[in-house]
Amino acid sequence: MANARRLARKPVNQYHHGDLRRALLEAALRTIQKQGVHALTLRAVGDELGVSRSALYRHFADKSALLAAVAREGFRTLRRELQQAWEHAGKGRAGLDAMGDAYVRFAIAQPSHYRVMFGSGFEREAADAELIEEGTRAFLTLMNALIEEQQQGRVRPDDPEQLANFIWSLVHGIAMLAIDGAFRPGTDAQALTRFALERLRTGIAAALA
Amino acid sequence: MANARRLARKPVNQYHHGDLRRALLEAALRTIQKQGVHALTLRAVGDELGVSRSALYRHFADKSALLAAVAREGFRTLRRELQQAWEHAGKGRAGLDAMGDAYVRFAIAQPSHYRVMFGSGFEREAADAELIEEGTRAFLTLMNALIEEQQQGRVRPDDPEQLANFIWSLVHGIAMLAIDGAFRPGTDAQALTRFALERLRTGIAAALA
DNA sequence: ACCGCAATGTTGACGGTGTTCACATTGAGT
DNA sequence: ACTCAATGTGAACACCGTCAACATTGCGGT
Repeated sequence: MANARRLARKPVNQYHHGDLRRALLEAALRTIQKQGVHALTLRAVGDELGVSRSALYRHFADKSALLAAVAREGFRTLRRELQQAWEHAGKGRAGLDAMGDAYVRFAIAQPSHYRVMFGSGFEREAADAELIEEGTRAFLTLMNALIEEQQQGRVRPDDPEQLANFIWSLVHGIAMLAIDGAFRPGTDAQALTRFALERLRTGIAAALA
Repeated sequence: MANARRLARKPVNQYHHGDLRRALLEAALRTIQKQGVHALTLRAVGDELGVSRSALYRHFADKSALLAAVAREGFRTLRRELQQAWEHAGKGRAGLDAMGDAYVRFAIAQPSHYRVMFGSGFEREAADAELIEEGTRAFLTLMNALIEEQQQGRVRPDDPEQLANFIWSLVHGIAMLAIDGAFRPGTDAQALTRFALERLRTGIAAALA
């Protein structure tokens, strides 16, 4: 038998699992998305895989490390979606809009996962280098797009990192407040995103008199 | 003896406390600010006040409710600081800048408290009406300032609520990312705030050619 | 083909947590 | 002075993360 990977449950009467680490990750993510971070218990994820509750400790240092890995996975797919939005929209002004929209859409589509990605749940000290690097790569996707736009003369030649921090803060703020239900009832986060991206370009000041 | 309020520890050999609810709130806030939300345990706060660990349940439905009350208190002081910044700076453009600066400063000065204010730790369903109202009042402080500026012709006559949502998202995003240590090392959150508020006014687009 | 060993999974236990329930103590109003 | 609702107590429960001792397995060297 060539393929030995078993991503689903552990077959009965089988001591070793095959790729338990990945299975744990996926099960954890599933639970988080379906029931929130607070519902994630090591015993539950173990049971779901037909595995002991402490088997996890052979693959992750502790619960924090598991959450950090889930977060890292989140940044990976977020980066891919940002990059794809940017390129699929043909870069340029439409590309930036598409990125902003994709960012907020990602957060709203998987609120619990997004929340895990930003500190809630595990200590920042436990943030392994891999997590930091993956987050940085997602950030650089935005920053590089801005640099391209600057070279095309469409964006002010400010420090691109500061510019990227600025925009990242904006979409992150919208995403977080939308997820937390902090906006007044009836607020449409997608519409707000579009509005914000437009105001972002031209500013909020009244036309010069 | 006229004044019967006892905000500090419970006097020994005294069954009733006097104002345990407020004392619990202050003790909880103290612990949160000093050691973070994760360190807040009902037993510890009880011990600190020389009171049984389950006495809390006479004043709060559960731990979530206690955190919600702490959050509510946070929104109260945040609103006051925003209002004060706005007025002390003489309103106008300087007033808006002062508000933005005060907002981020508040979050950075008391990161754990600020985090409690935004969902992390208690269920949003447990958000009593009082918490929502206090949050709304803080939001309205910003929105009313924007309306004033619109009337003075200094801010675009867009829907003020959407405008306020936009700005709130921006400062909230900066605050959250700064608190979580998500910015690249060496990033100065205050400087970023000033930059963001300036770009907010004029936009990021390059000058029209 | 065997064997030893490192890797992987299991079981039982421990301390800590939020929460509940029956009970104890008090103060305020009649 | 008496009652009763309000407030505080103590023991108990279920659950959780974590660990240490043990069981089982697959793999590399001979």
